[in-house]
Amino acid sequence: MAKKSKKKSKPDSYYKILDALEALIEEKNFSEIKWNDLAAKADVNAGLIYRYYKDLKNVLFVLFEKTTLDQVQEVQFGLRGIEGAFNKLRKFIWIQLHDTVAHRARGRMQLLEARAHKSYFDSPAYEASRKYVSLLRGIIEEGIETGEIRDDLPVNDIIRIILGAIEHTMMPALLFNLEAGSDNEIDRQADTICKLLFPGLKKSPL
Amino acid sequence: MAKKSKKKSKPDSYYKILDALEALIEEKNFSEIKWNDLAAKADVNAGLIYRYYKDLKNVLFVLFEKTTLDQVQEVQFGLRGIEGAFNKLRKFIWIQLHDTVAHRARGRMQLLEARAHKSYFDSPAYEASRKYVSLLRGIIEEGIETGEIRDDLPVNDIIRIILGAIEHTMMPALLFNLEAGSDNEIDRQADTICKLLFPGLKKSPL
Amino acid sequence: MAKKSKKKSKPDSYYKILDALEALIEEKNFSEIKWNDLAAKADVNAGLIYRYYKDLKNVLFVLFEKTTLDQVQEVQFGLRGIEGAFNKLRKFIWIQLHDTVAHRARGRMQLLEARAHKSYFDSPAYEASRKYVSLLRGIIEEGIETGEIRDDLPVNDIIRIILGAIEHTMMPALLFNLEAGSDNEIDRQADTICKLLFPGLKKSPL
Amino acid sequence: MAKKSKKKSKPDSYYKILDALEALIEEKNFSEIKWNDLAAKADVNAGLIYRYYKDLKNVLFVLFEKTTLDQVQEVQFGLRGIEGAFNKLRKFIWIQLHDTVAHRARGRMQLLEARAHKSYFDSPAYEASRKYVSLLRGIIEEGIETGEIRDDLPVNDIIRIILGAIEHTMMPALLFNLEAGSDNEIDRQADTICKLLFPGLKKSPL
DNA sequence: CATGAATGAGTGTTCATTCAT
DNA sequence: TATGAATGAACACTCATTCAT
Repeated sequence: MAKKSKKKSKPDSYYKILDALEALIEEKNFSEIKWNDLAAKADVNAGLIYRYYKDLKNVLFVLFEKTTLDQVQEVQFGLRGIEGAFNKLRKFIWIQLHDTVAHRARGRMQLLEARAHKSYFDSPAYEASRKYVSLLRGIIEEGIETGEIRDDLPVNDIIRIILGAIEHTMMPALLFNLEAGSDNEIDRQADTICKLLFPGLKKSPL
Repeated sequence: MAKKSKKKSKPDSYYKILDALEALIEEKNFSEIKWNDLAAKADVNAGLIYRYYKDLKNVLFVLFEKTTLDQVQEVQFGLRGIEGAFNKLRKFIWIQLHDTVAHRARGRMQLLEARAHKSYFDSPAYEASRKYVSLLRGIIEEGIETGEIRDDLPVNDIIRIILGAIEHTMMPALLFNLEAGSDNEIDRQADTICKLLFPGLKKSPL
Repeated sequence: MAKKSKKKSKPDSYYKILDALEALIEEKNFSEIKWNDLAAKADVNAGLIYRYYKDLKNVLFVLFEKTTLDQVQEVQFGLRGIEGAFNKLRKFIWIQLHDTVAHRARGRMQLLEARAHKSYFDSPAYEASRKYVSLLRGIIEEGIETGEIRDDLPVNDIIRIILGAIEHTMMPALLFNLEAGSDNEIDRQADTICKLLFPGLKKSPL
Repeated sequence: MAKKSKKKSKPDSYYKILDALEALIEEKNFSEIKWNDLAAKADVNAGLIYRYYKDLKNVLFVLFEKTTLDQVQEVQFGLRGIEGAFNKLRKFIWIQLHDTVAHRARGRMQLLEARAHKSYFDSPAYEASRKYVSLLRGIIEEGIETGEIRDDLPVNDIIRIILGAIEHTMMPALLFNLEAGSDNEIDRQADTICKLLFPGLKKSPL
């Protein structure tokens, strides 16, 4: 039903192309990916891609938006039922690290590819990305309000520091095709981030 | 005499090409830079670039290596006469932030361009980069030895967190051609990083 | 129906390119022929040649193979109904001489161009060439079996001598754009070859 | 004395270039040889080659002329003291086969490279080559006069057949870097040529 | 909706050639 | 006589893009 429903859903090829790009991004540099590579991987005629996407960056951003929105949902879901800013923060960090290992393409787009293109910052992909960041902002602001987190530092700075710590920790797994550190190792890395950052975040008791 | 010395130094053009790339990188994405752009900027024949560098990525890596080695020296110099791991760390962070603003090309190469290329990790540029990181490692290890810094966390993880925090803090200045935040703002950001990270790094008193 | 048959035949351009090369080879040295020359002659986009043939030598070898296989058929046809090794040999020589005049491109490829390229000897063109030589070998071996041709000389040496005699006789016509000697002259040359070689080939009566 | 004599002999470099080309021709196709290859092999500045030679073909032809004139002398010397057209012819064939093995570059130039260039036929190299052929013509004509060789065939045709037989017999050694057949094998090939050609050349007794 | 064929503008690369020293 | 540096024009090759079917 979903398939044949009136609301004309995009044809199969549209999605095959997105999937193909995701697969390719795991293999190589975006700038090395050509129309023909993508067409071949998607098992679709190269000319057809034009019907759906203006250019390759466009495919990239659409894919990026889609995966990032997925990610937002996952995180939202993961945070449910958790109380306390620091517990949420720990979960956030933990999800992000594990997630990157599970969806390398997404990570590569976020950390390595998208930023390099100016047009990214005007794309819906960037919007999605901001939505993701706002999840983190929510946690921080809540923590400040509840008095758990110190209030003498600019929230934006805090966010960048946390994200930077997370991103840089994930970097090796994205760059090298490390068969992604074991779960244990990832847990340890998440733990280290928390141990390092939480003391500085805590509102010091009067 | 210096000019006529035996050690045949590279011809002028060799360096003009490096300078030209540095200028271009500040303007645009590396992947958008073409041989002809570079040749024009360097006021040099395009074929000549080929003679010296074989391909564009090579120019990138040579430039990256050179600037990174410069940076190593600057940091080494900046750290002289400073006592205590935390004081050194604060200086390190401070230099790095200010430095990035002063040499945007260098920052863009490090954070946005180089990593995207597999061959980077086999290049001398990567070696230089490791040398830079080892400066930070030195500070951390020294601090652990003197008992200033806690010894229950993997040094590599610590390093990544610190670098990530720094990098992500610099990111906006690199991405958008912000007329680079005022000195005051940078000082504030450096301060925030320290305030956030230092408590977690300190060896807690028994 | 032939046109619309299932077996997807190569597009027209594929063959136009071959024809164009054949024409060009009659005019000039292969090493002087450029992609653009060929494209212009074939009235085809230069990039298209690349799609079908990868490089110019490849076009050369494909053309060579094709024409040589044609030649094999012509010779096989021409030899039909002829009895006796020497009669066949005479016919073989005669065909070859006349043929070279009629298809100068083919001769130039065989005698002047192909051999100069190492890769030729790994190409299907070389295989075709061997097929052609084996026609001559068949005649010789048959003659030896029937006792017409002496059996005290290595067949390979005999073949080379005969081919060499033929080739060198054709050479002037190929090198200079002689409006190819009259039929009479060619007949005379064929005759000379036979007169010179046959006595030495005959098995001497006890 | 020779070196510093008044008759200004060409400078060393002039000859080094020739030697270098000879060495290169043994290694690869002439059309693959570049100015820089030659300069490197000769251990001479590329620009210098211009002083002596107009272009690469020019070097080729000068070298060709030189080696061919050497060859003429060798053959003339080798024929001395031999009586009878057939004995001379046998010697001629024998020298030529052995010689090719000893000087592969020369053979490659004659059989594979020079002919492909139109300008060859206007060069002194071609003149030298004709001188060489005239040695063979001399033998044939002498044989006709003395009544040893039949007089009913065009001398030019005869010459081509003999040369063709010789050339084609040498071909494999030139094409493939066969460690040149043993002396025995070459002797056998020379013998085969004689056995095949001589009967047809002999004037038949009334 | 989908494709094979074709195109042309752009890009990297090569290399003979010149020139100041 | 000899060289290193530099050049420019030609050339091969790539690839996004269009179009008839």
